[in-house]
Amino acid sequence: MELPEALEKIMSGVNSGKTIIVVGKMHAQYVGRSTSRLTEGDRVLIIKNDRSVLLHRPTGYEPVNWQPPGVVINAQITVEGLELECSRKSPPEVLRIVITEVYSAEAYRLIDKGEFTIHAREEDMKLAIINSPDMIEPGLKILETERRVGDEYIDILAVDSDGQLVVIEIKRRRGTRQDVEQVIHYASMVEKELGKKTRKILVAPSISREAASLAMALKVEYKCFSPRLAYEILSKKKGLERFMKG
Amino acid sequence: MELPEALEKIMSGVNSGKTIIVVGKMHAQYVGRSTSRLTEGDRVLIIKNDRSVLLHRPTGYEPVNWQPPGVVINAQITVEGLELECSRKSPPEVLRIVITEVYSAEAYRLIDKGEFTIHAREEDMKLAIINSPDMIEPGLKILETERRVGDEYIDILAVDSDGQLVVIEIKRRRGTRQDVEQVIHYASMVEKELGKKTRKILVAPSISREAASLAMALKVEYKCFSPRLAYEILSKKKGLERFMKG
DNA sequence: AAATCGATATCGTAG
DNA sequence: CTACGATGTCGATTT
Repeated sequence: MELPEALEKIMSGVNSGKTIIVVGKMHAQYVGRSTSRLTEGDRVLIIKNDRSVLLHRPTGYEPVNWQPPGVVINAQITVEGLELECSRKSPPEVLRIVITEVYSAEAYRLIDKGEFTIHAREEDMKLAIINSPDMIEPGLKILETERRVGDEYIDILAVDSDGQLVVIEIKRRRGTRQDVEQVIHYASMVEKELGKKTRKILVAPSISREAASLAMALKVEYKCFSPRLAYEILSKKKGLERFMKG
Repeated sequence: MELPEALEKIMSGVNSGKTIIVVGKMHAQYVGRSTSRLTEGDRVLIIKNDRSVLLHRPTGYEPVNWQPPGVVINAQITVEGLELECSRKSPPEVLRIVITEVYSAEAYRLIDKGEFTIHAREEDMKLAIINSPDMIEPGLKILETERRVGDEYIDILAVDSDGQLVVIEIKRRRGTRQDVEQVIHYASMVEKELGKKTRKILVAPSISREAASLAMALKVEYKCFSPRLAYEILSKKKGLERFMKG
């Protein structure tokens, strides 16, 4: 496709809120929060309905260059080629893309009212524990979730069968040394605020060797629990509730 | 475009290492590290040369669903539509995409040998400080960078004009409370290992109010320095070197 | 394979 | 706007 035709497609698409896909040979430059330069090669450029801009190489998950939604787009033909300037004010940053050859340029009116639901998040692990605290430890009673201490939130504050406070930190991924430090930090704030000693439990699907030895040293307990198991427990419970209603 | 024609384009493209772009109405399901469900809507599906899979909604930076490079792709026409199954073994996960309507489906042989260079990273800030330590504080001398303590790395270990050890932590973005805690943590490990007191400095372009007050309380000093300034300093130095050579 | 850390991280949420 | 934590974070590097 010729550059002027592509320019017309891009700008009329941008102005009417379409999603534009350009495949071609391009190079790019970014100046803003960082600074980068990309020399010529075959790329896929996507300008979405919300005027976010993605420049993809033919490999990998991440765009090599991009701009977030709501960017201001200017385009013109120069001696270099079809030059797109994508800029915004806060933070001040500019992505300049020069297209030298166009293999394809199309604009689509895309309407997406689909719903996206995700399960097996940290939130689901929390819900499963609230529903079945005995899973963590027999006799455990939940006192509060998301208790605010300073500017931070403690995942779960509970009390064990001996009446001692328990600070619980949940991670959906393998527990790290820093996660152990986080629960220690939360517990120390609770202890300072309430003037009571606490037990500390890190709940995660697995734990790194370093985190395990640090936990041992700092008297942080570890309880194995996975997001997948949490999802299954919640599904079962939901299924049961449906059955009870029905 | 009819579904069988799209199926043919997709599979022959996948088998010959092309990049495939499909625009159409689709829904998707993911099971693996998490679990998600996306109901029908207009989407852009990209299968790259390296068999990474991206499913984009018409808004936002991130793909709503994806698979990393090297995934195994199977496709067939079912009663539901054109069904793509993208799976891998480690970790075990499957992304199932059902295309019910195809607006466009094309395969491109994309060759990208371009170079990507980035500046104004945290690494550049470190290099600038190594080149001009006086910028941080007159008389500062760099002892080590990336010093390993346990399993972690300290950005810069230096000594001030009074001969006292200085632990420096660099951030390219606004400093947070956690960054202050990190430099404290590193310093305590150094103090334990070397048996000497240290000064602690957080270098960042700005600092949050909470981080500033925590830094004050914990005797962590803050020095303002930005990635952009680091890049300018390094560019100037490089220009000077070129001038000296030429 | 495991662990750590940086990133133009992005994104949502709360205040 | 700022601040903070979650993410199927990804990706690079080192052991």
